[in-house]
Amino acid sequence: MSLRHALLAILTVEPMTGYDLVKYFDGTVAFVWSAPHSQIYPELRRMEADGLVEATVVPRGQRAQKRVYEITETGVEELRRWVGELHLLEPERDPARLQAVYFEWSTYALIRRQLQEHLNHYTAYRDRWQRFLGDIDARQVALLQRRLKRASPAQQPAIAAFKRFAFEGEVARAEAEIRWAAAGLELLDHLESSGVQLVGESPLTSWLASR
Amino acid sequence: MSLRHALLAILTVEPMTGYDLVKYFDGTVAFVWSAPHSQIYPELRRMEADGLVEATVVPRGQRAQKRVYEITETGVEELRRWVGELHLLEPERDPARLQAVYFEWSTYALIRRQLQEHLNHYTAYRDRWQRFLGDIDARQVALLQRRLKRASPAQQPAIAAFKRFAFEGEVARAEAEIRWAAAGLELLDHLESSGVQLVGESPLTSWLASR
DNA sequence: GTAGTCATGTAAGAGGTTACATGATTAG
DNA sequence: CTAATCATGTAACCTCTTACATGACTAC
Repeated sequence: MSLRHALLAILTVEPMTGYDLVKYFDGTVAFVWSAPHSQIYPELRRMEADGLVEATVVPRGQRAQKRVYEITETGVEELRRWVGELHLLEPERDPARLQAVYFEWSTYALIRRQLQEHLNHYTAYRDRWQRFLGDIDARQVALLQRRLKRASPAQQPAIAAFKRFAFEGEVARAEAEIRWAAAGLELLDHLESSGVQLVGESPLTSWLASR
Repeated sequence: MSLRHALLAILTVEPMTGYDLVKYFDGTVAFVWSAPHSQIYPELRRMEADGLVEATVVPRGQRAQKRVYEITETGVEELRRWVGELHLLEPERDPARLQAVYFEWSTYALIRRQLQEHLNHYTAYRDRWQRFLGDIDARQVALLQRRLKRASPAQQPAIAAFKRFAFEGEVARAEAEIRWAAAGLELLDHLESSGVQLVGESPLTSWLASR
């Protein structure tokens, strides 16, 4: 139940609406944990029922209202419990890698397209994170600024350092994926120039006949 | 629906029972795609209903029976379609990284335990894959051997090369995680010796008072 | 007025986890 | 005979995706 804890963590900065939380998820948080609004609103209601947050209904203009959520003492306790909890790592389930295991069923052109897309995606991803690391160092991240303002001076270095550390992990992961895709493109060139056939290039009937 | 395609890919080697497929998933396949038997058996039934596989009921001993699944022509077509399909990369959702973003809520001891566990897990993971890469090169992998036997000589190099390539990606990912966790442990030493406090070390009341 | 933003939901369905459940076969 | 292995399911529950749905507020 990490969505719940991501929400709790953001709410330690200040009380906010579900809509605000949706925005943070669509912005920076989505790089480590993404969630659509259809998941966030019901979860906030459940968290309220469980006493982790408290909602205050606030008027908005003439007729409309909004629900501002504030983390409770129970909520902070739950966040502390979760963040100290030992999470066993989850089973791998990576469609891109699974597809790569069986690339021989595809064609050179389609594998190139796939690996190029992989490379582009992780390059954009890495660049975006790297800019974000700069923003952390310059204290230009809105949530972080407000978080630091409420913390005692002796705690401030840790707060920024762990955010940096986590996002450095994402950058490293992206770089590993970039190198992997580039190596794959080289492998393709090598195989193709060596005249190696792919199963996916030959007609289906030839494989069926070989059974 | 990658489970379905992982099953199809394994069934291109030879017809087998659900139990055999479960074993392959618990063995090597689980490193790129894991699935429990409670997911595999119903999926095979659905694939049968969709015409991707055909089951033959075979007697086993005196009274018992087993269902041997064979991939159909439609199944091979579907595998070829899927492996050539462009998969957009999925949203990130990484509990370990999310936890790291909020490590300040924990304690030095608990973070060390978490990062050490991360390091141990990925070290074991990398070692296991690295041995497996050796097995691929030596053609000592049962499924791969049988797969190669059915392929034409011009196709054999690609089949082994792509498996190697995919698992090299897993090794690279594991190594990036090992370096990340090691850097985290160093960061902790540095913060702690600099006298930096964590929010999680101080009593809950002090944080509540600061609001 | 109208477009963009603020704001909050519901619901069907896919995919995955965990637990419960059963029974035959084979090797020692 | 007994333990390990072979073999196959069901079911409740959780999480996440995708689509449908609505309406007020604000700046131009």
